[in-house]
Parts: sequence; C-alpha cells; structure tokens
Amino acid sequence: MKDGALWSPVLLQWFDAYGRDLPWRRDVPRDPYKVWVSEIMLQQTKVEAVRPYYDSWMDRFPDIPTLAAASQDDVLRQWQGLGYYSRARNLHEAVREVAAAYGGKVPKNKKDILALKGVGDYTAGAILSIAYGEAEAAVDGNVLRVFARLYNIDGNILSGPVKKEITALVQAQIPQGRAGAFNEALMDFGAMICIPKHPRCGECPLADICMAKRAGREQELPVRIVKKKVPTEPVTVVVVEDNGRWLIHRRPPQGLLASMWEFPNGTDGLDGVRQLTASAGVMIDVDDQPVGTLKHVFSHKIWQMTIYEGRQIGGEIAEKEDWQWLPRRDVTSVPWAGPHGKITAMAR
DNA sequence: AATCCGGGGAC
DNA sequence: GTCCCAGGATT
Repeated sequence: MKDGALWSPVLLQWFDAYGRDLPWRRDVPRDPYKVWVSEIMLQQTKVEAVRPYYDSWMDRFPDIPTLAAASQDDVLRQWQGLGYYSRARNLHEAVREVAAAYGGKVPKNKKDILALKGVGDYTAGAILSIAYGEAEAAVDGNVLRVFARLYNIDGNILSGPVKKEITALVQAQIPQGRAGAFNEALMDFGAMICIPKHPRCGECPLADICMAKRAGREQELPVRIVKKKVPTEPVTVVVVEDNGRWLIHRRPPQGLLASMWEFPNGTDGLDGVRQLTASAGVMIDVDDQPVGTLKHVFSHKIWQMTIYEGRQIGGEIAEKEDWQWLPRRDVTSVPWAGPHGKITAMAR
C-alpha cells in the first residue's frame, strides 16, 4: 500500500453491511448528549458491559437538563458497578457546565469541548465527528491497533510519538461527509475483525492493503508495552547484634533469593520479626526508632524496608542450620540476599 | 512519561 | 492467573 492510498471507502462499505446496531447509534441525526454519554461509558469498557447501563441511564437522565438537575448521589447510583467512577462525577459536572454556559447545547468547537471535565482528545473527536460530522480523528485503542497493522508500525502504540503518527494517518484518511461513520467503522472493525489476539484476516475487507499482513507480521503487531504495576511490600528488618556478631537467617532453598542469608525480617511489622526470632530460640529487644529505610526493586515486587537495631535479651539459637550468629568480620563469608548486603554496608 | 482509577470477559 | 478494553486526570 502506498502511503497516500485511500481505503476508507472500502471500510465504509464493510461498515454499511456489517456495522453493529447499538443503542446509542439509533437517532438520526445523532443526539450529541447521547453520543457523549456513550463515549464516556465506553472508556476502557466493553460494549456489552455498557449496554444495560446506557439504557438505564437514558431512562433516568434522558437529556442534559435532567442530568444537570440530578444529585450526585443519583448519578453515582446509576453508575454503580461500571467502574472508573470519576467518569460519572466529571460527566455530571461537565453537563452542568454545558447547561449553564452553553444553553444546554454541547459545544461544537474542539477548544470548548476539550475544556469539559472528562473529555480528552479521543472523546472530543468522537463527539465532534459522530454528532456534528466534523472531520476529526478519534484515536482509541482499536484505532491504534488497526493502524499499527495496516501500516506495519512497530513502535510502541502506547507511546506519545506513535499515537501522534497514527493520528495524522487517521486524519488523512477521513472521508468527506462521513467522518463519524468512518470513526465508528474503525471501532467495529477493531472489535470484530482486527481484534487484539488473532486477527480475522480471512474475513478482512482490507487484507489486500494491510502492510503487516504483507510482511507476515499481522500476529506480532501491534507492539504494546504496558508497565504492569509492581506491588510494594513493606518489610521490617531487625539487625540484632551481640558481642560483635549478627543474628542472621538463611532463606528457604526454593523461591525468591533462595538459600541466601538475611537479617531477621518480615512483612508483619516488628511483632512479626520478634515472633520469627523467638521461633529460632532468640528473644530480642528492639529500638523504638528505625535507623534507616531502604527500597529494593525486583522485577515483580518492591521491598520498602524499614531497618531497626535490636539486642538479644535471652534464649539461644536452637539446633538449626538456617540460623547463625555471624561475626561481623566474616561479613563476606556468606551470600547475602540482595538488599541485605546493602544493610551490612549501612551498618558500618 | 508514569500512575492511578474498576470491573468483567476472553483465553 | 494475564491481557485488554470506544481514556482522562494528575503528577
């Protein structure tokens, strides 16, 4: 496919035949308020999850004046279970703004509509094109995926530069007079044919012009690099010193930092650590104030460590191979579990 | 550019 | 379990 190739008519033809019949697509012309509500509800939410909420919403809040007059409690009740509740609060506030500042008419220019709470680039483009027929792009997850394949774009589609690149490609493809239908067609195409995992290229009306398919890369595109959130675990560590020796513990032979040595620690606070050393036969006393903190990042979790100093006040280590009193001068004689090696350095 | 914000369905 | 979904606000 040449860069300037125009394929939107092919997609529109497909859309006219196979496009989905959805509750928010029934008015002709389309009601900007209904388009708005549907777009907000559909953010990060599947069509089938939205359907019942949309219907119920329109029964309760059929127009802008009704929603503007509603209480926040009523609004949140209608949204309950749909998730991302700031969407409901923002929509409510923005609708009140439209009622107060724009005579209850959704503004028709991008600047004003973008200024509304909860309306970003995507939603502004969707409303302007679908409700008002303006030639605006509406670049969502579907569009990013579809264009990454059609144009064989192998950059991370979640990055700013690639989004910008794709937005320009969409803009250049918008057909005169059918901008809204084109944007909706891209959504349906992304949801029905050019789906995330295994694209249905056998049924694809654009297979002939798809650059990823031509390159044999339709299964590996798009590249979508998501930072999966790494949980932070609070870890309490106690450095117990007695006559120049440290009380240390060997981790289990399986799992994280297997068989490495560490200071007594745990995720259940000081009491948890006291209980742990007691199980080894050593009673300890711990200072009230920590001597420091340490953050250690693994690939899959983060230890937020708080380090205390303590002393032995009774007992003795039972016969166990996974506990020992280590002379400080022998600090290098054992393999330390990652961050605990840093603690030995801090202890100087 | 990272993070946070829900919930559910597909796999 | 992981991925992903018609994103936006905040930092």
